[in-house]
Amino acid sequence: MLFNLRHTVSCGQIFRWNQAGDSFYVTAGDTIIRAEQRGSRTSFKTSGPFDTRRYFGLDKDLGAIYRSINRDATIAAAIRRYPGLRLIRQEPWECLLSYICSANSSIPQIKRMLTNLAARFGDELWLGDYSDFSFPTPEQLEGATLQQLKDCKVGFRAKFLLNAIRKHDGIEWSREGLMGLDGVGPKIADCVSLFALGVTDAFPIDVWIRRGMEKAYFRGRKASYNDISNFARNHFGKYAGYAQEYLYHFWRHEASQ
DNA sequence: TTCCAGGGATGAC
DNA sequence: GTCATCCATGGA
Repeated sequence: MLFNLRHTVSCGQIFRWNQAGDSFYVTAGDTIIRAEQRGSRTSFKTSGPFDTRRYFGLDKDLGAIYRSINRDATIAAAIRRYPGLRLIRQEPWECLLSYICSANSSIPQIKRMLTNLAARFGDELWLGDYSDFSFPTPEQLEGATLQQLKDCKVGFRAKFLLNAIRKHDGIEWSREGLMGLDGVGPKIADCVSLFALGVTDAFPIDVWIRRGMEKAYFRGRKASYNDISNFARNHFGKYAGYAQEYLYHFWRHEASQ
């Protein structure tokens, strides 16, 4: 099984995780997952019923995906650096709110926002001596006030979260539907499409991907979101979203390696 | 002090 | 359609 736990957990697609020695603790929805990998052996323990195979995307044929996206030297280098990185299948609600929080922020700060929201509105969870809080459901957030959300240090995103909470029953879970929500533009809609809705050719373009794509594929010229997006889907094909994750991880850590 | 971070809304052309 | 500015927050 081609699977690298560390690459998959740490590549930036999820925020609510911690490393303790050889163990990775991930909190997804109302479940804590403890995962350990030695060589090619991976073990999971969860705080409740949970489909780890589906969550970590282990049902996907990663070799076939590599053959599909491996179209040039740049993506080949990224795959070579992070073999076994898989796309995680997130729950749409948690994914949407997480990426609303991601707007114009940094990963450590997004982690803090989500930790604060979970501690304020979620339930306490335990796995062994490790504890965390569940990601709050729409029902748990229903009575939240703007000030309570702001107290979670989400900044200007508080009104966007409140709006999503208020109309959660009417959310249409498609790219266009999500973009109809206040605070959700093409990038966040693409993130939710890729990480939660199974749209494997969604290609979220953040600052790192934009810089890298313009340099590698647009001769250093500025390109619009749609230009990059269209190029990526044509160039990488139906699994362009996997290419995006490898390139994101690759370019974000390029300077420090 | 200023710039930046897994962006998006708004308003001016 | 493109572009500048603003938005909270905290690290560098």
